[in-house]
Amino acid sequence: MDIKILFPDSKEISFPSGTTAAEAVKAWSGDTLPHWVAVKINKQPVDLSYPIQGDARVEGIDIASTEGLSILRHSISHVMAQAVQDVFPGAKVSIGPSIEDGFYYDFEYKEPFTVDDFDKIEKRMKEIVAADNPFIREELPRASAVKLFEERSENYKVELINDLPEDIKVVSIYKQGGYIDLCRGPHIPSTGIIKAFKLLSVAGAYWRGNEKNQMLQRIYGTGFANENELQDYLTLLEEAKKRDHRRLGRELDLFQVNEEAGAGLIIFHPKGMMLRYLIEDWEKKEHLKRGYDMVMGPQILKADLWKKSGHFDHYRDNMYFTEVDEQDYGIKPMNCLSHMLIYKSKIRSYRDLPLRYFELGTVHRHEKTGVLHGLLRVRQFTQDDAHILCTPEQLNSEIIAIADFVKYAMKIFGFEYEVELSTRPENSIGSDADWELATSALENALKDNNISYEVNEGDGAFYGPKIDFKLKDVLKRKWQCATIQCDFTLPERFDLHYIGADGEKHRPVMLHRVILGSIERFIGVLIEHYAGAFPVWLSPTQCILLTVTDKHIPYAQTVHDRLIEAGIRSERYFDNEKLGYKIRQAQMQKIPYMLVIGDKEVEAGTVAPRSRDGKNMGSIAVDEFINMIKDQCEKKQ
RNA sequence: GCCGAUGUAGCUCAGCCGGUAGAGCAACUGAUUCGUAAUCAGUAGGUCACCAGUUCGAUUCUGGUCAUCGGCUCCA
Repeated sequence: MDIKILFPDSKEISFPSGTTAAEAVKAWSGDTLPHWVAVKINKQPVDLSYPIQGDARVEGIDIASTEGLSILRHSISHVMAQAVQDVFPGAKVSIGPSIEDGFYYDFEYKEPFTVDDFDKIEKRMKEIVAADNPFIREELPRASAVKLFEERSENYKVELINDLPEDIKVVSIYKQGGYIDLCRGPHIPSTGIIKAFKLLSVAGAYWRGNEKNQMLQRIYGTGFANENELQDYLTLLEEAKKRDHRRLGRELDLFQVNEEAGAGLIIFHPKGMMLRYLIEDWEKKEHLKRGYDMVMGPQILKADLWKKSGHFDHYRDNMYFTEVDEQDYGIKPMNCLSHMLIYKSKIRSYRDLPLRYFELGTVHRHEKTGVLHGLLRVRQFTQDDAHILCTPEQLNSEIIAIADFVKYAMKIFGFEYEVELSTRPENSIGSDADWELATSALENALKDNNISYEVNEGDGAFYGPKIDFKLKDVLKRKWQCATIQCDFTLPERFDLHYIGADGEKHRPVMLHRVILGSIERFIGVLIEHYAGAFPVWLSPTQCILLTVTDKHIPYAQTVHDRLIEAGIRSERYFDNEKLGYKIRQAQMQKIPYMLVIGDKEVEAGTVAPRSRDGKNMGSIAVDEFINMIKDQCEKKQ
């Protein structure tokens, strides 16, 4: 019986049923296979060796496409698993998927792998690639598959099969050379297709991502269609390292983390603090424009209050406690409690709502040692925090206003971001009805605003669901900055109310929200985002005066005085060095403008600005320069 | 917290099989007074993360602690 196959160019060809995808594609393309690593049969990705049984539409998966690369990398992970088992007999395999930019495979082995083992593993992988072994797919009944992997002592694979839903009766395995893996596929036709790969790092990873389980050893690697692309990627990684905020923080003298002071505690140097001041100053003004009131609570509050709020029961492990006059106090990990007390300080009318309390609140959280990371994950940080107390009717418009605020702020700094909706976690307080109400309030606001988002099941705060806005760091790790959390529970626990138009008491709803999130984290991401070359309005130093020789110092000093007087962040560099050297130093400090002062400038009473992108602006009047800087600050450039 | 790696001058790194340490850059001093990404010379700088142990002797070997890095779990 013949089947009809429709190809991408709309050509339709008949083949005998059971013709493989590869044969069909060859017949269509004229004996040579295009750069396809697999195909889609009726939208379903399958191997090139797949026998086509009925009428079908065939599309190619090019090795250069996202999907193709992902298949290639997944196949490389199998080759790596084979190599690891060849080099380290007894190593057990578990899972090995492709991921963004590469792949990994998790193993159990009696000895730890180190990067020094990579040479041996890569060498063996190259042999496997050279052998050009085909990837052979086989399907077998569950029971046989279990038996197969039991015989091979692959207990992780057995566990995976046993945990499959009951209606799955047949599983697929892939063989290449002597290696067998449980796998859905598809794979590249044979190992010889692999042209460029590299093992990158080794790390521990819990089996199935659960910290109660056995820790396995994960080897990360990457692969590309050709050597050039691999080299480009490795170069990119090197470049990314140069943007790392921890490195730039030191080079630009912004901050330090000091072992003597303690882990996860940031010490801001003058330039880092200036950057922080500029951000905070901008933010305060933006909040006042949007109807927020600035407030401030204490750093420690009695433990009983934390018990009342539920933090003691649900957040204690992350809190620090202290004792004052034989009374227990909790150091605040969040700013909400004081804000609740401010609300409660008098009777509120529905006419007062919404109330928006804003605080640059410094909080302490006990983070596990292994998670600390530069400015991005610390133990003390300051949130641009606000709590909005409003009527249920006001909820939607308040959420939308916050989402707009976030959008505006991100645009000022030029950030792209992803949005996630996080729902009720296991360890939480409040009624099902309230959670449902809160979650749908957030979800509706997103939908009303046409904001695309992903749902993050069970990732909400213990008191309410949240909308998270995530920024990416230079190594593509995502960090939550802005968040909006909807809370029906704390107003309940603190018995907040307002008098409605009907003269009755009603319960307000509370929104917790941050725009930049943690100022520390935001600065960390910001440093990487700008690669340390901050726009003029944020640069701790906006310009630096470079004298050509010592005799230009007196005039340069008068220029400096004028700039400082005008509110420009100017620095002097009057050292006895050649101009070229000073320019190089200023360039490495990424200062937006270097002002060269030589004979010409002294004579004409001007400055000669050179921007950090190398443009020479010639001699201009000092006032002209001042106005230019002010204009750029105004425009947030 | 877990797995692995690492910790030597301000920074980047050398330092073999145990005999108390070096380079480049930065810093400081002097000379030079110079026009758009590195002038020359000299000087100084280290409880080799910390604490034990083995040893005649430990930066080196062993154990512990602390910190950092890459992940995992967790999270702003």
